[in-house]
Amino acid sequence: MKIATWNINGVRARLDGAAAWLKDANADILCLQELKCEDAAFPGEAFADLGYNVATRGQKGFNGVAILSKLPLEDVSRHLSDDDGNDQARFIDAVVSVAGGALRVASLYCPNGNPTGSDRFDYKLAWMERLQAYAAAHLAAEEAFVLAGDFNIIPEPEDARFPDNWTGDALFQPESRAVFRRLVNLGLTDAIRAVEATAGSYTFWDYQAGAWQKNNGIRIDHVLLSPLAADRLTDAAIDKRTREWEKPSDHVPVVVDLAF
DNA sequence: ATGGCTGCAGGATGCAGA
Repeated sequence: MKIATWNINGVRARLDGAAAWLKDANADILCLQELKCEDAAFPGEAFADLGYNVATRGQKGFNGVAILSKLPLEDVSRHLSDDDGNDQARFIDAVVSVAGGALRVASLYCPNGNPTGSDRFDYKLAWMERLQAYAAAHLAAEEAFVLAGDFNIIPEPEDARFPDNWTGDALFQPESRAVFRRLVNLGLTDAIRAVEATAGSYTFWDYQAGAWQKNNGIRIDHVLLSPLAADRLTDAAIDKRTREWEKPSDHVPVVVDLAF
């Protein structure tokens, strides 16, 4: 089973590219972030025509997450724990049936948090704490699950081409790195780090200042696996090809293969 | 380069992104 995550930076602006990528990659499940549209404006029919079931949590103008799946999506939830229902559209999860049981898949768009020291930064850390509680609860239930998305955190210096450029940024603050570390240390597996030497492996290159041409990238899109999911991990890769496409997203897909 | 693009809302520029 091939599961991918992709911050597409506007699903309507990127529809052709998303469809082309799905046909080529033949992903079973694709978690999308930064839809930048309300649910009613989500181009669901285009994905249905490609054979995907669709679950979305949209928001006008920015944020927005979705799960596309060839398998039926069950038990869809659009809110993190303690979410009052009026929160930003950054979380959706669902369950699919797999051989021997069920697999929960969450599509996450963690807050950016800039500028450091602002309310936005506090919100970022608080949101990550809620995500940690979510992960802990599902670990306690011994579920097989996948946290896939744009975490907006550079975990280690090797996850940036020029780490010194990011020392003042919310994505690379000690507090941001620490909350990510605590999440992983609950017992999750960073799929990319598990299968390759991650130095030089990036998932985001800014549109500005020729960042792509200079390979001035960062690794901020991650797939974290619970132990029962990690047991099934056979491959993980970053698909840099899309960054060369016409009108690309500034993020590229991350893909994992699980032997279900 | 002190954010140098990009998408979106709205109908000009401002906001958000990372």
